[in-house]
Amino acid sequence: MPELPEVETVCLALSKILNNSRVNNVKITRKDLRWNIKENLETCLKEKILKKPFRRGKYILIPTSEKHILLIHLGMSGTIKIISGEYNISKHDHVKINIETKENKFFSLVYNDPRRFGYVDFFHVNRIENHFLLKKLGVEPLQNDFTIHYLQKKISKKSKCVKNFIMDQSIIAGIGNIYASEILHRANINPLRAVNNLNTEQLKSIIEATKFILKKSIKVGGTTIKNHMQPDGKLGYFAQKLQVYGKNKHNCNKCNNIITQINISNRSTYFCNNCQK
DNA sequence: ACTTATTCCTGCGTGC
DNA sequence: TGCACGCAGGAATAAG
Repeated sequence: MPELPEVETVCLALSKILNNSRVNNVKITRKDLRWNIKENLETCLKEKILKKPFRRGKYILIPTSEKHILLIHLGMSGTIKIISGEYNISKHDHVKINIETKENKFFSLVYNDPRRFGYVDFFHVNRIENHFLLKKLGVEPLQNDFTIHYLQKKISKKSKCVKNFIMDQSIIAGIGNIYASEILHRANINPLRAVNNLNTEQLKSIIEATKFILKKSIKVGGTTIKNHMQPDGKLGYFAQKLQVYGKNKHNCNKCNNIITQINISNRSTYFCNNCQK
């Protein structure tokens, strides 16, 4: 369930050690993730210099000084461990990258993904705009171009419900099932509402709530429910701050009404039908 | 050109 | 104790 805050957390941790670190070797122990990892990843990455990573939606992008990009998607259950010292490959470890920092410290980056919905790719930077996973991505919700005008433009011919709308990666990049429920609760909007029926004030409140919730979660290292952990092994602590996700039959913290759980497009959805209209 | 359903996968909780 | 089953959901792809 890594969504934007979890991916950002991993990215921040990686950026501390990936600052002109050199790849000594790469070992793929299992290549059949969501798609097969390219056969030549091991040789392509070897001896490359990895620069500071950045995030796009739910993707981690690690540039090399040779103008390539190492792309990592965590899927549903992916984690990246940063290991210093000896490490024995354990179950569901699929890729291990041994690096040496410019301070001559040695680390292993270990990609682990039990359900194998994630992906690891490597391509030239000039393909970044046209990469099949990146080209359709919508706005970054924490950047300034996530505006009311942007949303109104995207809504024009959409009739779907607001929850599916904000989870659509081609509209807003990075929101998944957990944060969708949390955002709409903060914005006081019922997740079933048709998005083309929302007024300007409501759209504004979605933007405010999105930025607020995502930033707040990043501050505490994301949400750990099952798999997410920070690369140093710490958990994410936003689970303790969730207001509605997984809280069916609990009381709403705003109005004390009982939180409802419903299914929207086969995804569990939680909301308060008293304060979310 | 849309929207909706299906598909991939493993771990965990539940019921018999 | 063990087995069958349902559920969790990111997102491309197939089907409608």
